Amino acid sequence: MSKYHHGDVRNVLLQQAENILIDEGPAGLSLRRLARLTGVSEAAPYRHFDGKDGILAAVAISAFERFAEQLEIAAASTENHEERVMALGAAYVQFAVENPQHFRLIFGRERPPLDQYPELRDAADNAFDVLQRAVTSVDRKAEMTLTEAATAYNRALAAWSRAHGIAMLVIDGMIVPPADQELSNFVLGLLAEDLTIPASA
Amino acid sequence: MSKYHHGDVRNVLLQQAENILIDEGPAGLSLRRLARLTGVSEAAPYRHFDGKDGILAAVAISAFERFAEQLEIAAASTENHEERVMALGAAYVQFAVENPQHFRLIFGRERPPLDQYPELRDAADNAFDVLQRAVTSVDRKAEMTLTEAATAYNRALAAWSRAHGIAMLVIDGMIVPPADQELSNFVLGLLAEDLTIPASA
DNA sequence: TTTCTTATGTTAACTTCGTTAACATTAAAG
DNA sequence: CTTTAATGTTAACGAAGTTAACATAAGAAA
Repeated sequence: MSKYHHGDVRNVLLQQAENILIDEGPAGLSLRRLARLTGVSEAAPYRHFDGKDGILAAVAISAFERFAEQLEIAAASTENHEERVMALGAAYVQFAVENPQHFRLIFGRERPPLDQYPELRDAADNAFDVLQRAVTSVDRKAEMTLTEAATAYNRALAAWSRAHGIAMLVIDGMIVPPADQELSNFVLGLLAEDLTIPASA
Repeated sequence: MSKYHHGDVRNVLLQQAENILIDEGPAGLSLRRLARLTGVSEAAPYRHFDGKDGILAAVAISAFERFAEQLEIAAASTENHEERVMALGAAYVQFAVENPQHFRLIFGRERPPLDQYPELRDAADNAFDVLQRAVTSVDRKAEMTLTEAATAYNRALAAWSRAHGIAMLVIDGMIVPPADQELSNFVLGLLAEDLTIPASA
């Protein structure tokens, strides 16, 4: 049995790290345990990653990529602007609910600093670009004044914030989506809610 | 110099814990360091708190209380429902921006489990009750049908989600509020934004 | 092929951490 | 005054992140 150079340690570590992250979160992801589970020495991970942050960064990058994919799919699902914003919001929340630990990783405090991991920064920027493009592109053919552009940007922020808030509150258990309803319908309802005062008292 | 029973260890520990939390977050709050900074033995904190979670719970409780206070002040600032919702949202975000570590503590994953700290649960419930009452009480004198009540609840969730999303994204640095504008104005603008399609292209 | 260099792996150590046990001292209750 | 509970101490355990020192394998250079 050859102990040295099994050849795929990096990928195995990454996959195992992903598994641990999914059912225990970044807190439960200890390098030593990861090494033991992978069947490798406790210092081996340091040959492939820049310590714990390095592993978290790698996982976060792939999480950002999958996140961006889902958003792009949603953005491409319709030509109508309003529907697109709604679909994006629903996809945003759905990703968070289906991948709560990944979502927390890419938005939370245990995410390694973006300025220390350029690839991580790129992955993050890309995801948000997808969002912003899809929300702000009401009509790509129209010329926009500066004011209109600013408004579009604000609309993107507002939409993003709403979806993000719902996602966070749902995965933190502060909002419990009704069991008798599709999650996406519930989310769509919330997204469509505006806060102007209703007609009746 | 009397080393034993200096009398106020619990409060000093709490205050010091608060200080550490503010500029390093829960991750940097180590019990041993806390004890050292407080000038007490490394096991002393265990006489006053239920381990690390106990200290975090205590800090979180006071954070929830201050949070609820701010929200109540905002809720009482106007009789108009729409203005009240806006004021609440602005206060919500302002608390998060002024106390990012506390905000993260009470909403994040390092918050001790609510079901293990009843006082923490109460503090949390109280804060959210303040929110929900202020948002849903359009007109307390009017009788509401079930449907109207459900709508009111949804409106509360929508408002809460928006404010929460803005708060999170701002303190995480994903949204950078414009420097040439009051934070509250920026937030109010975002809160008022609705996502129906604009008239012009 | 043989040698040198680099990548990859191992073991062992260092520091810090949370937590608990065993013991010491003080304050308060009886 | 005596007893007891509260509050403090030191010392230890196991786990963690990280690094240094060393070992082996793979590939380039000779």
